[in-house]
Amino acid sequence: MAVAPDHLAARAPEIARMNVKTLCLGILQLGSASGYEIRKLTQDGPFSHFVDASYGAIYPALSALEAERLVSCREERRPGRPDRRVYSITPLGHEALLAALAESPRQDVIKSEFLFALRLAELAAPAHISNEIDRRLARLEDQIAQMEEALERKCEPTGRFVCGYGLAVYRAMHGYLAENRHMVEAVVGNGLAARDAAE
Amino acid sequence: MAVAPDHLAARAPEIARMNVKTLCLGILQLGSASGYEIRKLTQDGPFSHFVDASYGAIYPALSALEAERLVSCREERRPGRPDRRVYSITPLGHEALLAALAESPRQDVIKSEFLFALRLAELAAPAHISNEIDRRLARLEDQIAQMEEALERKCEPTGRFVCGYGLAVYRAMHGYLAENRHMVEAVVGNGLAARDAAE
DNA sequence: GTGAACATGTAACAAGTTACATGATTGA
DNA sequence: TCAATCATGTAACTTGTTACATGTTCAC
Repeated sequence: MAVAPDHLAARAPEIARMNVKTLCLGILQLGSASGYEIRKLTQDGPFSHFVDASYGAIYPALSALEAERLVSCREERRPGRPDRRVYSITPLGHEALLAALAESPRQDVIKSEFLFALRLAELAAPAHISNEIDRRLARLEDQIAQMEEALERKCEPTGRFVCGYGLAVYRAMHGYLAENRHMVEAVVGNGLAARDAAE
Repeated sequence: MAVAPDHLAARAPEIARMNVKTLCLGILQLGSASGYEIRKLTQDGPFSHFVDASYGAIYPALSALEAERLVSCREERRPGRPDRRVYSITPLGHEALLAALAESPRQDVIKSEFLFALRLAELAAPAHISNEIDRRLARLEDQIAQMEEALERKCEPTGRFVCGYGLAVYRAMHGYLAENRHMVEAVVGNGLAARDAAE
């Protein structure tokens, strides 16, 4: 097996898999940010509908990326506000991101405890399911409003595209849920009743 | 703090969190199954759009559930086929499932490397993004066809409900992607071009 | 006879969560 | 003064993944 010369090895930085590190790299590619900001972008912001990361994952990821020279960090000391560490992607980080993006994306991961609970709605207490559906609809309305707002501000085409995608999906969920909730609400408690009757 | 008497402790089995164990319990509640079948249901079947579990998670989970008496197992020896272990939920398992379902569902987890890649489409090689979009559309068409088929067979209302939900979401994704793909395809490579020009 | 589907399992490892620990500033 | 928001970080723990290991039967 041939060993790459040093100058080539330098051009091929460690390939980051599609994990929190790659996620940070991708967000930093769009602009410098602190760990706190990255978390907010993935939690409530225009990335929240397709990524997921907690502080406990983001901060160590940023430290590791800095150690690998894929990002650089400047300490910002602002009077009247807590200090913060603002990270920027480096040319090496850019290369690593390109390498990660060149791989075919894996299947989406979706885990919905909510749908799982609805599938087993027969086992639920009467008020529980309706309550949860109400909460979910309210939450979807919030998310839809946020997305619409973000869409008005954004001008980069890919940013608009992914927001539009999220909006389309959220609207479909909301519409279906509002129109068909009676299907699950009609059977709530049946499973319990059957068991109680059998006793 | 009061300690529950033994007969009450027996009625309150270990509360399974919303993880692979609870997932197995929920599926077994709908009918006995082997580990292999559970995996197929969550991979391609009518659960695939809201749960996620691999063999390496399912088999240990079933063993643990059996040790806790939340499921029972019967070994099936069928001539002309590999043996298999068919699990059934026990009354104790039923209680544990109820306890797990009584908790409020957490937020859905969604991770889409695909959307992440589209958000950064400017960095992609020209053919790459269009290829991936084509593949995704084809996959969505498969999933839509499967859901439609499942919907025709199913008669339990909650089963129909969750399939219908998946269908609504998949159709929204397909529609949006087909109509708006030009937004990302228009900018593919811009990021690279800019960088190359700067060199 | 070869690849796909059926079928179960283990172990080393990777990854991320949760809870903890800390502290500043702003606005009610 | 109290809650919320800004801000960073650690460590023990839980969880699940990946790859390995094995063997059968069916259809082409």
